[in-house]
Formats: sequence, C-alpha cells, structure tokens
Amino acid sequence: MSNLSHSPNRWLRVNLDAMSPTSRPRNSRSGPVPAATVSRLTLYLRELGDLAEKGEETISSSRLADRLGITSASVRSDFQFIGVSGVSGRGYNVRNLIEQIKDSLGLSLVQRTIVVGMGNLGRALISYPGFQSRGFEIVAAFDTDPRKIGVRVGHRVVQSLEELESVVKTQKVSLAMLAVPAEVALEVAKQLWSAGVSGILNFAPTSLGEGEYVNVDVAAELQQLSFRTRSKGAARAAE
Amino acid sequence: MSNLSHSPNRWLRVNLDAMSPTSRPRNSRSGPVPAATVSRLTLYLRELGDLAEKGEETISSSRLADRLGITSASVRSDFQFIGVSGVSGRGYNVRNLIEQIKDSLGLSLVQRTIVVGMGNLGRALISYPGFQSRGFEIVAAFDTDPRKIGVRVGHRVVQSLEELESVVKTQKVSLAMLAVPAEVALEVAKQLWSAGVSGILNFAPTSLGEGEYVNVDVAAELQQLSFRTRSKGAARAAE
DNA sequence: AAATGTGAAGGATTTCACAGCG
DNA sequence: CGCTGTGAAATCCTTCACATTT
Repeated sequence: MSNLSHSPNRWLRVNLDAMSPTSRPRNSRSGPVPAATVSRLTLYLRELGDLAEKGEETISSSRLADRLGITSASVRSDFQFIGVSGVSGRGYNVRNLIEQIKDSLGLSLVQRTIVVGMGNLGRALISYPGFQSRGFEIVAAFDTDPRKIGVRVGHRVVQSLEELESVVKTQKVSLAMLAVPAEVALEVAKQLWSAGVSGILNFAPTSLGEGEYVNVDVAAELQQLSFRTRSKGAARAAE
Repeated sequence: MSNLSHSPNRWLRVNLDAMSPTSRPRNSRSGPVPAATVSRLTLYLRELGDLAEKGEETISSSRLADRLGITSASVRSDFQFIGVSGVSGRGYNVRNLIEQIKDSLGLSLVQRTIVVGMGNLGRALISYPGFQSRGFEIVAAFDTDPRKIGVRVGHRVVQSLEELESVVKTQKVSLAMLAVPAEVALEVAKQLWSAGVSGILNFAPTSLGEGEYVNVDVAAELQQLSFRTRSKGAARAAE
C-alpha cells in the first residue's frame, strides 16, 4: 500500500485515488512502465538526492536531463508514466519528485535485505554505507562455511543457511544479494525463493532460471566497456 | 541530443578461416553492432564458456536462447551482426563462436586493467578470481591514503596515485575500475583519462561526464529489482 | 519567458514466419 | 528432419515540435 500522506500542496498534482500496488495513476502515458523508464528513474533519484541536499526546490526536465546526458523529452515522458506533473515555466518540485519516484519503485518503505555469501564481495556489500540512504537495510548475513558462522562482519553476525527461512519470515526480508561461487548460485537461489525472498540481486555470473532476479556481472560490464573503447571513438558515456 | 556516431566503415575484412587478429566481417547485417547486441554477446560468452568446459562442440540458437531466457531469432540476429555463421540442421561451433565473439568485443588480447581505491570493494575486486578467464588482467592497485600505500593486497602492492601515469604507460593499461568515494570519483576519473586509460568501470553512484565509462550502481540495481517484485507478478528474469 | 504535456514521427530492437540448406 | 539466415511485421523507445500553462 502506498501511503502518500503528504499535505496537499501546489506543486503536486497526482491522482492518488486508490493506488494499489498494481494500479497506476491515469494521467500517465497509460500502460505499464517501460523497463527503460524504470532504469532511468533510479538515476533521477540519485541526482534528486544531491539536489535536495543542496537545498534546491525545483528542477526542470532539461536541467535534470543535462546532468545525465539524456534528452528533456525523455525525462518528461518518464515522469508521465508514473503520473508526476510539474508546473509550466517552473519545473518539478524536488521533494515531491523524490517521494513519487520512490513510491513507484516500491521504495516508500525501506526494503529489508540480506546478504548470502561472506567472501570478499559479500563482506564488501555488508559494509557498504550507501544502501540505507537509497532505501535498503541489510538485516542479516549468511554463509555455509562453519568457520565463518558466528563471526561478526560489520555489525552483523554471520548465520547458517539453516536459519534462512526463519529469519526471512520473522524479519520480513524481501530481497537478497547473492555473493556465492557460481557453482552453487542456482541452488542457493532456490533456497532463497522457497524461504520467501521475492527478488535476488545475483553477483555470480550465472542465470538463475525461473524466479525474479537481476544479475550484476562485473566482468560482463568490463567486456562491454572493452567493446566501446575499441569501436567508437566518440561514444556517449552511459550507465 | 546529438548523435555523433562517426563510424561508417572502419576496417572491413573477412574472418572466416583466414585468421587475422582484428577483423570485422562483412557478411553481417550491415551497420554498427547495436548496444543491445553487445550486451547479449557478453552473456553468450559466459554460457559458451560453460559449454566448452563440458566438451560440447556445437550449440543451436534455440538451446542457447533458452539458457538465457531470450528468443532464438534474437540470437541468430546477433550473430549476424558480428558475421558469425552456423550450419543448417546442426548449429554453431562452440569454439569458433567464442573466438569470434571475443574478437568482436576487442577481447582477443587480454586487457590490462587497474583498480583504483582500496576500500572494501576495491579489495574484493582485486581478489576476484573471475577476471582472468574472461579477458582481463589486473596489473596494479592504487589508493591515496598513505597508510594503504605499500601494503600488499592479494598479490599486488598498493601504489600512490602519483605513479599512475607511469604505470599506465609502461604497463599498457587500457581499463580501470574505479572504487573510490563518490565525492572524489569525478576528479580521479579525470586523472585516469589524462593518464591514458581508455575506459573506466565506475562503482561510485555518480556520472563521470565526458569520457568513456560504464557505471555499476548496485543500489540502483536493487531499486530496479524492487520495482519488479512490486509490480509484475509474472515478470521475466533478466540481467 | 520558461517550461510542461503530448500527438506524431522516427529509430531501434524484437519477433515472426518461412524459404532453403545440410 | 532440425536449424540457419533473413526479409517483413510488430513492438518498444526516443525525439521532435508545438500548443498550452503559469
């Protein structure tokens, strides 16, 4: 349930009648939010966070676009998909924009997250300070290696995978970051889904089959970078 | 915005059985390789590596497609872009495929890479064993913190950024992974480009402006995952 | 004047569907 | 047969351009 209990305000003009998770405002460019839009929404959030810190109150589509190297039309069209409106001649209200993007990404409440696999990468993830401010809280860490279980990493104690299901339930975990060796990634992923996790961010270079997941494959990104530096001399930076 | 792709015809050469290191086929679906294709090529490489290990000699577009959750037409069309051909009724030769994809991504030679920033993430990257087999060698590590310089991480000794330029030159470094705090990322990126690095894989959640780079923003990926798990119940897993 | 909101145009990418080959 | 190679169709995404709003 999205709770937009902000006081009415002249910048914000959304139809927030009964927004159940799957319903969309209808002054939007109707239809489902395109994947390309979703991916840009996360970038807008990043920039808007900066702007808010600097005390900026409004932002125009074209200034925001410039910061990201995209077109202003693209920005406006993305905002329409999530039903955000601005003010002609002035722009969009930064604070509202942040709330509405968060809301449409399912980030109005902090998402409770776990890390599975306490190798170098898993430990780095646990200690990374940037999650909290972007909507995620790491509530537990897991490994199978008995030598690692019970050890403190950051400010969490590593637990056995046997405790997975109960932790997911009692702690209301929704997402997991999977940082285990590729050989076991699929197997552990199945355990995660069956324990009730709803999505996995997978750092192993493997497909995970049926469930909901996103891969982060650093070597693959390097390979794409390699291609760009070879072929086009004047390529646009992207992310 | 301006689309300044200025790559009409660079070098066009055949690469069927005659072998010449850097060649670009012409029985391709002419024109530049689409970004979407490039990103899938890296995934094909991953799967093909597995298949090769298992001793498979050929693979059909549809079996490969199934493994990645995409369509076989997509696979065939991607292969056409890089001028790879298969055999009717049989499929594609795994070993050749690997070579040709590597070739078209600029990976026929190992790419010499550095890591800048020896925090938790930088150290995890240095120790990650998966780069070598996918075409990258980490040849040096850098930090600015005097307490870290001279320290051994993995099997490299951390160097000062002052040595950057000379290392890039003498070691023929082409790519860098940037794992420094967001506040200094842009500044360090400029140093990297001016030292002669041709592409940067940026782990800080910031845009880097003009040069050639790709961002890996873990929190942003989590946010996209969050969206997917909220909205569509029957979403396709992707990467 | 400055900026939004949006049809319509234009590209890019994906998928279809099927002829033809081994 | 099974599978490739490929035009053509379909879909998705981006950008243009301009009327409209504050």
